[in-house]
Amino acid sequence: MKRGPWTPEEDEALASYVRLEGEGRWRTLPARAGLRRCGKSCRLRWMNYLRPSIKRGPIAPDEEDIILRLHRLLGNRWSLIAGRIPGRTDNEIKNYWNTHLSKKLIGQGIDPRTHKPLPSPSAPSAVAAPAVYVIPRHPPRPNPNPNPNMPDGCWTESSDHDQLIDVNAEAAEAGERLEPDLFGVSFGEDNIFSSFLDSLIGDGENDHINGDTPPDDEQFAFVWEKDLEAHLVLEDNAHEQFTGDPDAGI
DNA sequence: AATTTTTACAACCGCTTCACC
DNA sequence: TGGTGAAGCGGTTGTAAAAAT
Repeated sequence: MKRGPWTPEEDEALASYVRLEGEGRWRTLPARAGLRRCGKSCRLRWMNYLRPSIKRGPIAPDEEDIILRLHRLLGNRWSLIAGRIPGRTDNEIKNYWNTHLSKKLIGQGIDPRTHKPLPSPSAPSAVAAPAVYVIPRHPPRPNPNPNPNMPDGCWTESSDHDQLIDVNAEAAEAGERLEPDLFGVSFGEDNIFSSFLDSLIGDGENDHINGDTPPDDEQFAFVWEKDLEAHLVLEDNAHEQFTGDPDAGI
């Protein structure tokens, strides 16, 4: 069984076989394709390198922005994040995060795991953030009857984004003190994104991610897209509110 | 120019989830 | 309901290239 970097000949053998026979049955694929690799290695090579839909080249600034935002929402859920960036693989996103973005955030005094300011006695940003944040109690809910003509199709008629809460007040009730959060979001057990994340990952309906959207799930995918877009807008608004800078990046 | 160190990313490993029986 | 195999996921490692010494 061969290991290590793939040769162009192996790539060609794998790619032509998958093009002919389709993906799947990875365990038996190497024998059928005449490769001395394990099925797992073949699958990984196809998924991360050979698939025609994979985008080559450096990560663009807008892609980087999405990665940062989604990582703040989702954490190290690389496949979910990659599912939002066409042509990029979870491995690529993960590598880019570990080699570029985490260092970039640290350089900005931000903890890449929590997206909160790193503890530093001389870091004014950690104390400049307001003690009370206003965030929506509920994330946007998918509209059961989305109207494609409405740009805000993910919101229910009685929109939840007007329902605001005082995070510290709730934390005080729970007997805890929230740390100032530069971006106005908190990842507690009952945070604002919990049900939203459930909608992403909790019921197995996230198969549309990574391009697996079945045709009859298009409506769900549409709602999901709008849902996330609305969240990103909310984040921008919240961030602007805390910093006073509408153009401030993450 | 030679050597060492750092960086970037491809590939691997172990675990979990899911589907099927 | 438990067993099994396939596939997916995220953390980690290996290695080639680039940068630094």
